[in-house]
Amino acid sequence: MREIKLHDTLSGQVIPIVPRLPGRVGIYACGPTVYGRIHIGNARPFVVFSLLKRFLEHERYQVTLVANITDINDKIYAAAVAAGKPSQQLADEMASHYVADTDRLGIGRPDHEPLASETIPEIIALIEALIEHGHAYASDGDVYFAVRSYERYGELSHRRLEDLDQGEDGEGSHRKRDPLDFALWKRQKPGEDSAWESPWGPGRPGWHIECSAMAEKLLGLDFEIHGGGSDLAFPHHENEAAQTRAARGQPLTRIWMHNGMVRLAQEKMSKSVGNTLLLNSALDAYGRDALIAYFCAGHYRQPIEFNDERLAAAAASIERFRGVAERLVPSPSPAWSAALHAEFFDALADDFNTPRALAAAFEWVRQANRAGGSVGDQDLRDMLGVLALDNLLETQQARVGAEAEALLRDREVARGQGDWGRADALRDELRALGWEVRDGPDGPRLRPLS
RNA sequence: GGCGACGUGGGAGAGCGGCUAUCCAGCGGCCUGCAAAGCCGUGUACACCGGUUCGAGUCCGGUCGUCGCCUCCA
Repeated sequence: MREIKLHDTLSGQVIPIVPRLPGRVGIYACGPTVYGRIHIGNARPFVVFSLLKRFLEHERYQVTLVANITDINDKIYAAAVAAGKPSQQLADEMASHYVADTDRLGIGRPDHEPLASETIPEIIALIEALIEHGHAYASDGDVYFAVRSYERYGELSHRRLEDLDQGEDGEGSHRKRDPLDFALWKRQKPGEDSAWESPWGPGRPGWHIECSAMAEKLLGLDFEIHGGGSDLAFPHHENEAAQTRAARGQPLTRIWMHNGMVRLAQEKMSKSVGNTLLLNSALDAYGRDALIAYFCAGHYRQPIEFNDERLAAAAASIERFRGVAERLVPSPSPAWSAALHAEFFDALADDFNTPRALAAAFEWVRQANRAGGSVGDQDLRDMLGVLALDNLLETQQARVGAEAEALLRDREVARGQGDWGRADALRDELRALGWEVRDGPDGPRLRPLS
């Protein structure tokens, strides 16, 4: 169990994970709002935090990963109206799509995936605590957090109140005492087809409060890691941090971990910009192996550009793992492997540096190829397993059809006779059937073209 | 305008004050009937200008550029 460090947005530093209970780590990662199918940008935090969990478990930590699903939201109401169906039905459908789409990644599921709609009692209790402590006030059916009552507001996203734009808000602003205040509870408005009873009348929770409530419910306070996209740092996470600390007198979390944005055509991929590519489509187009390799090719905090070239490069790079598979045998790895194995996990322990870790894995492949003969797979399998890429090492026992077998036999005959023209023609035919011929010292082998 | 991040060889992408990252592509070689795969070798890379230092992509200051947040957003 090595010391693991992560970048913390609050302190701006890379700091060690210090569990409340030895060996246990709780992670809360903000998930999507389900008013449409998720895109690649939404998939990044899912991948980052799922793989982080796998790594922590590899290091023998007992991990609880919570990734919420926001199923109550203005955009859901709007999308439901457009789709002509009840908002909860739309949210249910999209939540199912979200689970199915992310399942296709094959990197495991979070331990808990709470819904806002299931957490209403806890949300109301938290709001009541805020009102009691003088950090929130009810106003004509709404409840707002009084930002100026909380002296630490802005500390997470490193901004001062006076630096915030305070332009005129939309509707409801006249119910706020201060333009900076944000809604904890919103009264039901005409056209909204769902509402929950509360001490302030029928309505629904604001966006930020649900995460404070769900995180506390499932992980307690002052838990180890809270994550999400960097675009959530302000105002979402700032507000979460403020709510919990103002209500409970304890920090929400110990480390704030933010992943960089996925970009499309030099611009942040987002539903509001409209430049999205659905995860589902990307999985169809490139496959989960390439997609995971793509995400791991860059450090999680850096922005990454999404395009065909990058995905093709990711797909090409993992061919090296497939290529070494046939010389692997199930047994401990040679002595030279130890240093690379250690470097791989040291890299992950150092702010989850997946590109550095991958470099060690590639170096391992080179050493194995250089060594020649059979090589014990244990260490490489251990490394790739953490990234959920160990499947690349399964030798593809794709069934060679009788037709291909015959062609290969004919080609060997032709080669034996020195009839290179015919041999090459047969190789082309095999290629047309989807097989690549590789002549080796033990005779020819067929590999499926990928 | 405010706050922050980043700018590395043809492309991607790590990196530490002094040592070959790695992947894709190119070039040369080995191997091969020819290929493929693999291996070996190869590219005066660190936006620009100053400064600190015996020595700086690696620290400090400035300039330019890109991006993110400041409103819903992973």
